[in-house]
Amino acid sequence: MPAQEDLARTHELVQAVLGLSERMRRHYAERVDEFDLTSTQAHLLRELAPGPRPMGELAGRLACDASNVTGLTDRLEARGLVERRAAPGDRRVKVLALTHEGERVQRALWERLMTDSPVAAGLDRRDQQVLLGLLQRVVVEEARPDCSRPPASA
Amino acid sequence: MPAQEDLARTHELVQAVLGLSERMRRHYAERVDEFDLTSTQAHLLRELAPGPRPMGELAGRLACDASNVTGLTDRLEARGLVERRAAPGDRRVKVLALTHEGERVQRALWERLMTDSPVAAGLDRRDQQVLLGLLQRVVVEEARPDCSRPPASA
DNA sequence: GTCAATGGTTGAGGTAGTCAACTATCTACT
DNA sequence: AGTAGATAGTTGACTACCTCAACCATTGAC
Repeated sequence: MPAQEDLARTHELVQAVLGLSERMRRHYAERVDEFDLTSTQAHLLRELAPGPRPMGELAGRLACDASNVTGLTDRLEARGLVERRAAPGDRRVKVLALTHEGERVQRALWERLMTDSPVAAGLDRRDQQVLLGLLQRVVVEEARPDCSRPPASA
Repeated sequence: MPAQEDLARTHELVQAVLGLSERMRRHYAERVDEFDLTSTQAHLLRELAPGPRPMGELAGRLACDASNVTGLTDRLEARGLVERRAAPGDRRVKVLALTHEGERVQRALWERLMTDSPVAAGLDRRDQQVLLGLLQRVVVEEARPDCSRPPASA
């Protein structure tokens, strides 16, 4: 068993992924900033794109405390991008939904993210295909239930 | 030109990368938390691994304001992981260096990050090799000058 | 020797995040 | 029905991160 070699490759691999992650994070933050949003706010909007969600569920998806979602929501609601609605059947839960404006912004932001991505440049079609296949296997592997959804290109 | 198809693939690809990034971010944050560090603090330690650096340069590498580095440094210095040193030749600049303890923590953290990575699992050797090749091409492409370095496995 | 540029710090202010305590509601059980 | 306990969200206190503007100290050039 070439354990030495394996270790070195893993090392390099993790490093490459860390590099790419950092790069994407930066890219994401910059794009999102053009819309006067923070990364977290954008993340929340994106979770809302497929449809309204109870706040508690959002806390789960963002992997953060419920109280954090409260604050996040306050700010987004103040800007009219999101609204709290009553949930039918349980008066405790508040369901978060995109407003029209919120939907518009969400869609525009996603569009913007798509146009110039560091990943798309630098690889030809064939390689993109291969990369996609590999990434999907990595990402799907032990992923949280239902956390990666299409952006509701409605 | 199959523009429609290309668009869809790019769409999926960006999504996959975003997913992986999110996943790595989470993973990174959790590991780093085991050492009572934040992601940013870990990032700074890592930049210091190859050797001492002037604070201004660090601000550049972390892509943040200089004043932010001051605060970051204050906290890390209070914990004895890092120290400010005078720079020979220019009494304005302060050079940041890992203490012995800081070096120990940095190394241990990196070791920890290596051991279980979401990327390593889920792919066999051959695929890891392919993925590495692709990622390196993506990351190297128009990367910031000198931002991705080996972790000084000294 | 003065003056502008540079490196770092300070202070104000905003977002993100946690935790503990609290309110309102729901559910289950008697 | 009535109470006890779980659950959803909010509030308040606190920390970290981050930016901007104002501010020293030093440097370098003229």
